[in-house]
Amino acid sequence: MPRTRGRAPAGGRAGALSREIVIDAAVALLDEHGERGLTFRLLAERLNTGPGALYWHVASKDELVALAADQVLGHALAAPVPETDTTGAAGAGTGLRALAVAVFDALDRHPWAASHVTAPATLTNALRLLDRIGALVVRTGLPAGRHFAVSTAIFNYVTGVSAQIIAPGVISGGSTDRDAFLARTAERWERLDPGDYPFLTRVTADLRDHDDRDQFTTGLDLLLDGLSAAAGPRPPA
Amino acid sequence: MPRTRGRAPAGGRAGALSREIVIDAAVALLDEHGERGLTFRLLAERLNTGPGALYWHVASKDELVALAADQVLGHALAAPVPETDTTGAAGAGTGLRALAVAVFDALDRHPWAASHVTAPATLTNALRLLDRIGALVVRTGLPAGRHFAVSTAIFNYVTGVSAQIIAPGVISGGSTDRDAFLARTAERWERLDPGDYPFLTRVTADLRDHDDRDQFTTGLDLLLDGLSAAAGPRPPA
DNA sequence: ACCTGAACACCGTTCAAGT
DNA sequence: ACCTGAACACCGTTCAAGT
Repeated sequence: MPRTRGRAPAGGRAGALSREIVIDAAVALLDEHGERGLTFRLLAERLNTGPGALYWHVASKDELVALAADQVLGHALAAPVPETDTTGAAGAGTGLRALAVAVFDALDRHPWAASHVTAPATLTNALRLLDRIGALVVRTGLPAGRHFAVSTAIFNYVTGVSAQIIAPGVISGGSTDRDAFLARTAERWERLDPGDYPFLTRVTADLRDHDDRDQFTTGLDLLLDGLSAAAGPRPPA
Repeated sequence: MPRTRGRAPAGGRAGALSREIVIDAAVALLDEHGERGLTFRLLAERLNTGPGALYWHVASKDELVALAADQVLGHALAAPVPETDTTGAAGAGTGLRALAVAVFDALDRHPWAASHVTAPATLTNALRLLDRIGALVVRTGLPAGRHFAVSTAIFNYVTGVSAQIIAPGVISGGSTDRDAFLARTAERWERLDPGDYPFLTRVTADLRDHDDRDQFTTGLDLLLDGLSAAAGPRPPA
């Protein structure tokens, strides 16, 4: 893990490399071509150097992709926290929801990243995300003994379900690709035997029309409802 | 997609290939060496053939891994459904929980598989899983307009969170690896600045001691609690 | 300390040729 | 219809050598 001293020497072309520069370039390449399109040779070419040079800044391609994904997570955490009276137990719930949605949106803009945010958190921004979730869960009034389990559950939901929802369009984004994929899948469901798949054959229209973001919040709200019930079991008026 | 006619010719050695044989061998190899250890050359060698032969049965490595993962999912669905008075709304909840846990356990035994069960479902057993979830959600008494969204939310939780929890030990299983990984991560958390990470630095012991399966059920129960609250909003006695 | 670039040890995939 | 096996077009990674 090299430190980066001063500035890059001069203009843009043949500047000194640094860990950040390599990661930034990787994110750009990942956005353009997806995970398979990221190649050390191509990345080196972009940075006017050879493949070997990159290995002084990152240990492997796995590490580089993980670092790039963590940088994307950072986008979500950098967004200003909406300060809507976020005090007390109720505020904790809305804070958790806003944070979760911000993460989903950030990952949605960089589909390759979602599946590389790992649990338990080890990289800077993943750590910060879990810590922020934890701080909100504490405010919820839940017994201390459950803080870790519940915070991790929310972290796992956010990262795991985002990865699940965002994944398929991996190869070169565009909502058109996604729509086409859903339409194709819906057709597949329509051709199934209603005897074997009584439920699926009845909901093909829902699949075709559904919105990914709504899908994410549906489960999230269920989970947060369960949480608020556990935190303060007073029935709704 | 070739059909498979009669039996394999004779003993074991140089039998005819079939799609199932290729997938079975892939699962075995995946269990032994993980996703990176699965190679068409190695797989072909095991099957006493050349790499090219495999391409008559599967279109690509991606397809093969997806098919192998779907076969693992099948293990979970083949398990006998515990018929514990599973009628009515309450029964639906316990049925969903049992199904979800069965899937988690199956994936836990084949860690490479978890991240390859995709949403929306396209392969046989993933389709069956979602259909089963859907049938249980219907019994929940939820309005029909929400059946699809809620069923998918549960499917996404089960597959996405399982992938998130199971993933790290990818390279050659063994709970020892997993424990060592958790211990190493806990140490990392301990070295963090409590000023920057007030929550994480307080829960390192929980990370070290936690059980993956409990972690899975914690979020699952939260979600199912939210579901039962939405289905029949009568407060607990 | 940091970069170069050739070389190593692989990959997935294709395809003419066989049976 | 199904299999063979050589060949193509790549990969990630290493490392002696440079500055």
